[in-house]
Amino acid sequence: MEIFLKTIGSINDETRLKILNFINNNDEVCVCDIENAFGMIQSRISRHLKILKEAGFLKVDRRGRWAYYSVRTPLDLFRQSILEEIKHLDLVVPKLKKGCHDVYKN
Amino acid sequence: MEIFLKTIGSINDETRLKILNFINNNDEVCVCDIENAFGMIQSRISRHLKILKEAGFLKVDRRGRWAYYSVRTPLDLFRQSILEEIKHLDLVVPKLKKGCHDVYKN
DNA sequence: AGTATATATCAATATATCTTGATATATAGT
DNA sequence: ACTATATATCAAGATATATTGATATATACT
Repeated sequence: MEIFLKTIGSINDETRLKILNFINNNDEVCVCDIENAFGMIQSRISRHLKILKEAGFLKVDRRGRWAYYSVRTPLDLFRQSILEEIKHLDLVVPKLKKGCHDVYKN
Repeated sequence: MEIFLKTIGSINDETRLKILNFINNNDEVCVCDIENAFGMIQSRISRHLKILKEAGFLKVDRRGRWAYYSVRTPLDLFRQSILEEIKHLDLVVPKLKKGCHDVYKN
């Protein structure tokens, strides 16, 4: 129950829906990628990422000073259906700008 | 988008999850059935029902002075998967008490 | 060790949502 | 017409969530 409400609460915010789609579109991104693409301050992005991670949608991989976020795999059917639904929403999701200085990027 | 957030927002509340399960369990109920079963004041129930209706989960059928709520049919796949998920949550949903005086009940 | 960069967390404020009690509306029975 | 019952809506206060700016932590480079 608690995890269900956490999951639902995490997608009850337009910014987080866009972040989810952005990560879905770009496989793996670091926080500064999102910061750059969205033009939002870092603390805001960081907080949203934490919420999405704790809701079971994202995983983090820390390499060097960077934290790389991607969609968690395997993902249960319910979260998959949510991601699918979100993908087809009419959301304005920015393009990835290669503005970060990270060295581990593929 | 707007309707998506309305849908998600509608299930982001434990009381509404219980109400959804309650209606699912009992096919068609009037507001006072929910009021009786849940022991909550009428205005609260009424407001939650409105939110669930506007989110596309419920329909109302007015017969006499009573408003009968039931799950809307046909229901799209996304809302179906949500109802299915909610059904399996560990929620304490009260039993229907035949306390209403309605005459149209089946 | 000292500095710079990336990310996370905290405290304060702003905004949205929930609950309650009061009131409005609508139907039915007398 | 009057009264009772069922439901909906509104306004006020309570609670939760989002945003911002400041600070903390951790890694890397010199």
